[in-house]
Amino acid sequence: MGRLAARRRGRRRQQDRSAASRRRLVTAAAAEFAARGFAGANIDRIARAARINKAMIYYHFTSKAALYREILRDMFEAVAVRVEEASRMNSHADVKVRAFVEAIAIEAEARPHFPPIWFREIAENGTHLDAATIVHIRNVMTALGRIIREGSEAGRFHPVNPLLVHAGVVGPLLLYFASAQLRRRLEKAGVAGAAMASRDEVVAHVQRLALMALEGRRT
Amino acid sequence: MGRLAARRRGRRRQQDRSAASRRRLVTAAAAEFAARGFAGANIDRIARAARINKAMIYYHFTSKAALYREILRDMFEAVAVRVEEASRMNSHADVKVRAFVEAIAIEAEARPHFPPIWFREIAENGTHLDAATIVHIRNVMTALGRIIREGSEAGRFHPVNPLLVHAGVVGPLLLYFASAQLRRRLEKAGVAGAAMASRDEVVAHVQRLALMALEGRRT
DNA sequence: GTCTATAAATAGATAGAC
DNA sequence: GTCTATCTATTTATAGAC
Repeated sequence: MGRLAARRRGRRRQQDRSAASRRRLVTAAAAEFAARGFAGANIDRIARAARINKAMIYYHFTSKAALYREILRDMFEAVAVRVEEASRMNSHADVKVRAFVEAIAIEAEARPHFPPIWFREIAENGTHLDAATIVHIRNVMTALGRIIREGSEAGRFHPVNPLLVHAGVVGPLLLYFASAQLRRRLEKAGVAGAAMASRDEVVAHVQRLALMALEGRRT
Repeated sequence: MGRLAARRRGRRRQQDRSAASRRRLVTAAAAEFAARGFAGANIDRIARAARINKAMIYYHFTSKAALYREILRDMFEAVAVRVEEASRMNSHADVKVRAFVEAIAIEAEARPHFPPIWFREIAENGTHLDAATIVHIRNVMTALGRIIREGSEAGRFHPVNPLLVHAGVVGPLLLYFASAQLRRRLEKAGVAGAAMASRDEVVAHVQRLALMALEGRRT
């Protein structure tokens, strides 16, 4: 084994370490932004949580805002990918609606920072959304619209406004997942039943709501 | 008219002015906290928007946090009062469910800062909720529980978990009202239909969802 | 790539005159 | 009750050594 190969192996080890610490950075930052918001998040605290030096954050990202925007982009890309998968399944529209609900729930669990950060971004009128992120959001809405149109063309659904269906699905799910900690606190503070619903119950309930809204008789 | 009476009138005028500027302060602060969050809110900016001196904020409130907590308290008190009214109406449970949905919607419109601030507080795990506010939240949950119990004792409703009904109602409504500005932005940025739902459509949709969940056949 | 030290700006809070 | 001026702490960001 020549000296060149050894040097290459060394470089690779460094790259791995660097990539790993970058991942730790992004994970720690996501948690911090979720818990404290963009303004409340603290670069020092993120560095400490990620076990890297503060200056390294500025080596990987040009600013706190750029770091935050990358997290937003990743988040919505993941949601869009999963939702589009659901919309392209080889099954009937009602199965796709269930899968759409599951997709949101799965992402909310896989990335616990997703519900709180999305809540905050809504409250902030989307100040930090860049063009790429907006495309992901559009793809989510388009996929849902496709499912509903398909169902109503097949005579299974009423042609309900996709925005209403979206609010009826995403609203309850985000509220449930984002409020997990708060509801435990409220329960301890005497708000009976605040913590009393399982993930599966909630998903099933929301699936039922969505399907009743789409299939049920008009009132 | 004696000098004493004139002095009293003078004091009264000052009190009115003071009360008015205090109201302007709270209004401006609510808007600032809604748009930027607790950490992002800026005392100078609040003072400017309220057309009062920065030092006056600390004359009326001991700290930024105390100002924020008062806004939270007022907000939840107003919601609790309106929801309890709905739960004590002299009508059948289904009418009360509709009234519960209306109550949330009316508060969300009367206090536009309510949906974004509540979203942020959820994301922050209720860090700023004091005991009085928690009581108001409990009252909201209790009132909803009462409506559902009454309906199921009358054989009109299935005994659905109130937390599920709450999420199914409050989630969509808050999402709709909190995201109004963002949805307009998205619509302009090419997300078709993002802004396309009226207040009345949304309220009617959520009422229908809630009643179907409570009255409908089990799936 | 990694670290220490520090610049530079921002923002919550208060002292003290009127 | 109201204002100006200011103190102090926090925090983003960078310069520069290794």
